[in-house]
Formats: sequence, C-alpha cells, structure tokens
Amino acid sequence: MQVSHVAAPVRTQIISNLRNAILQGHFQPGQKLVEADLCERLGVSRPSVREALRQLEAEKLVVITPFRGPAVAKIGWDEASEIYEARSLLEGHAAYLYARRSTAEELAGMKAALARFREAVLRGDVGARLTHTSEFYSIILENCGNAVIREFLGVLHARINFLRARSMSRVGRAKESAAEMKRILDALRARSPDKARQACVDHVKRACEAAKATFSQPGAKALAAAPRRKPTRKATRKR
Amino acid sequence: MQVSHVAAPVRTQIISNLRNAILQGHFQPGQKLVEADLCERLGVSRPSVREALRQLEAEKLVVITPFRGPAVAKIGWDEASEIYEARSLLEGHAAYLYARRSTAEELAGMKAALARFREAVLRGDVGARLTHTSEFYSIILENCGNAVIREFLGVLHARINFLRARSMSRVGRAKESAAEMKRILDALRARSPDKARQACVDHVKRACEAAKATFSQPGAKALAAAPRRKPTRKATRKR
DNA sequence: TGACTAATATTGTAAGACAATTTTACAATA
DNA sequence: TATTGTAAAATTGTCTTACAATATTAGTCA
Repeated sequence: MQVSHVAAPVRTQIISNLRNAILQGHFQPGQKLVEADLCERLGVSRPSVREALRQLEAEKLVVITPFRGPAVAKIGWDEASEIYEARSLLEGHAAYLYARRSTAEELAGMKAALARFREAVLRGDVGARLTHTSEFYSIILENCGNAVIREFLGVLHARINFLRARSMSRVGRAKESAAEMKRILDALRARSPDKARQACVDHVKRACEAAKATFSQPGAKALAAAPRRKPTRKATRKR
Repeated sequence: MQVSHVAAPVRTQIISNLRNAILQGHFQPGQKLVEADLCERLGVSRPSVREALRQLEAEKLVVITPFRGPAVAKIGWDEASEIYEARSLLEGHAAYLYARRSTAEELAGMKAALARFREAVLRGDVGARLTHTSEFYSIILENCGNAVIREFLGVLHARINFLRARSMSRVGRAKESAAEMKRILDALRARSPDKARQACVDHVKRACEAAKATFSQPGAKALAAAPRRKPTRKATRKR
C-alpha cells in the first residue's frame, strides 16, 4: 500500500496560508497581491503561487483582473446581503436535515461548544467567539447529510468572515448570538426540523442585521473605502 | 487589428474549451486528462493548462489526485441526489424572488423559450431541449436579484448536465418537463412567489426522479463505469 | 502464476525569459 | 499651477526548459 502522508503538496500549503491570512485579516480587502512578493514571502515559485491564486479566485476570496493582477476580494453591503440571504436558506435547510439525524454525542458537543462560546463572550475573546461558533455550526454541517450544501456554506462563511468578526466583537451581539444558538440547540434536541430551520433562519437574520449596522459605523470606513480608481480619464490609449 | 476588448487571456479560452468539452460529453466521466495531451491539443503551455485545470477543479468538473493528475469528475447517484436537493432549494428560492420582479418582456421571453422547447421535443432534438430549458431558466436566474444564488445554480447545473441530457432524451420526460415549466410560468405571471417556488421545487423533484431512473438503466453503464485505461501511446519521442 | 524489480510516463515544482499591459515618473505645454 | 502627453519601470500573461517525486507499466525470476 501507499504509505502516503507525503503531506500536502506545496500548492495546498500556499492556498491554506493565503486563505488564512485573508480570513484573519492580515491582508486588507482590496489590497493588491503581487505575485513576486508572495513568491518571496512564501519561498515558492511563481507557477505555484498562480495556481493557488486561481483556486482562491474560484472561492471568491481573491479577484484577478487581467494585467492588473490579483487582489483580496472587497465586498460591499449589497453583495454581503445576497450572501446572507443564501446563507439563511442553506443553513436553515442544513438544520432541517440535521434535526432528524443528530446523535446524543453530537448534541453534547454542540452544548460544549456553546458553553465555550459563552465563556469567550465573558472573557472578551473575539477570536475564540468565532472559533466556537464555527465548532457549533460545523457539527450541524458535517452531519446534515448533504456535502454540497456544507461546502457552499463553507465558502459563504469565508466570504463574510470579516463581517462576522466585526459584529461578533460587540458584546451585545455576542450575547444575543448565544441565545439564538441555544434556540437552535433546543430545536435539535426536540428533533423538530421545522423549528430548527426557523431558529437558524432567525439567527442568520439577526447576524445579517448586526453586520449591516457595522457598514455605516466608524471603523468600517477602512473597509468600505478605496473606491477610487482613475478619476475621469478613461480610454485614450488605443495607439 | 487590435479590436480593443482583447480581454481573452489564453487561460480563459482554455477553461471555456475544456468546460464545454466536458459538458458536451466529449470526455467521459472518470477519463484522465493528461496535461501534455491537453497542451498539444490546445496548443498552449503546461502552466496555462494547469491554471485552467485548477479553476475547473474548483468548479468540481475536474478532480485532481496528487501525482495521478486530473480527471473528469465522476458522479454517483448519492452525490447527484445531494445536488438535486440543493438545486431544489436554491432554484425554488430564485423563483420566489423573481415572482415579484418579473417584467412583461421577460415573461414573453420565457414563453418564447418554452415554445422553442416544445418544438424541440417534437423535433426530437435533444441538444435544443437543453438549450431552451437553459434559456427559460436563465431569465429567472439573471433577474432574481441574487447573484450568489445564480452562480451556485450555474455550478450545480454544470455538474449534473449529463444527467439532464440523459433524462431529457426521453420524450416522456421532456413532455412532462414542458408542462412543469408551464406551471412555473403561470405562477410567475400570477406574481405568486409561493406558487412559483412550489412549481420549481416540483419540477426539480420530477427531474431528480427521472435522473435517478437513468442510473439503473442500460446505457448508464458507460457513464458509471469507465475504469478502462486508454492504451493510447502518443508520447514516445524526443528525449 | 505470482511476486519483485527496473523502466517509463506523468505530475509537482522551480527558474528563466520575453511580450503585453498597466502604472508611475517626468517633462512639456498652456 | 494644473494638465497633458510620453518615456521608464513594474507587473502580469505565457512559454520553455529542467528535474525531482511519484505512479504506472513492463519485465524478470521463482
């Protein structure tokens, strides 16, 4: 047999590195990603970097404009709104499906994740809040029985990650969030698909509203700004 | 003559070519895609081909196994079933959204597409059936107001394209399909979001059942199987 | 026949090169 | 000064070549 464990190909690591860097906000939305820079920073060749960037482009985390190169995807409220809508639909359905399939162990795991989340709220640890929210949700997604939906949601979560971080950093929203998660868990315990869906939809709706609020608040400017392209002069170069 | 809009990077064309070739069944599911072959056939370099393959991998049309290379994605019934489930959810919601936004022109366009579809059914033109079904649906998707949902559905349609072609090739299913599309159109004309959603969900459900039938029928074997290695021997020169 | 080893094919990754294009810097002009 | 046009620099798109790592095939031997 194949001993495997050859570890991930370089390209895979590049993808992980860049994705994490983007999700953790080490790159600002809209920031240009110069290929040569990435090569040097990661110590890999340009073809490898380019292949990785294609993949991230497909995930919508990176936008590549011909001859202008790749940049971290920038998201406006209109697009974020669409994402929340799709998320609501898919996440609600995942919970609907999962309500009939949950096991005691899994529910215990969700309870534990929720407890850790509450703890993080009290502790004021924003990063941990996101981590434990993800733990909570991933139990639903991993076991809902539909990998297609799970993967779509993974992509959507990544795209609005920075919004989640922003709204989750407010204690009020975090506490609300905990209550909503509790309702989801209760519906799952009751094995009620419809209630689980509704609880999820409600949760996403609240999260959406919280995220929307951050779009018109101080501190959001850095993310929303930078719409400046060329002032007025456009095509004049046909030479 | 530089016609401005050069905007056609080689890679983009490679992606289109390969995607079309896969969707039109020029490559069998499971078939290996040897990079050197593709380079020669398309007259491009290996890095370009590899970048294109990454993108198609992200769309799930191609599966790349480390050190074994890319192959056309093969889909089993379990996975297809998940896709139909997600499609039902998203397509239903798209119709729900669109019911409130439709214009007279668009509805006329859908009517025309449906007429062309019926014609294709009578004519026995399987290719045209798919084309016009897509026309019909794309009007809904393009105007439903949610690009995220639209793009997801585009990916899902591509993944089960061959199933649609298979089930659509049966006159019985095609006629049924026309009736279901008519119901969708009627619901849209009535501007009834809930009815539109239901009509779409029903349509997808029937399509799913029809597709399932083809999985256990003669003729399906060629698609499910394909463990055959191509004894092709093309590379044997220059060293 | 079956297992083991060598030969071959293919992929993963790197490095270098060059044309196409954008971006920036700078000079010229009103 | 502000604006416009041009040249230089930077960056991307693509190709070529190269080689190590791995998988696949062929061949050998018992």
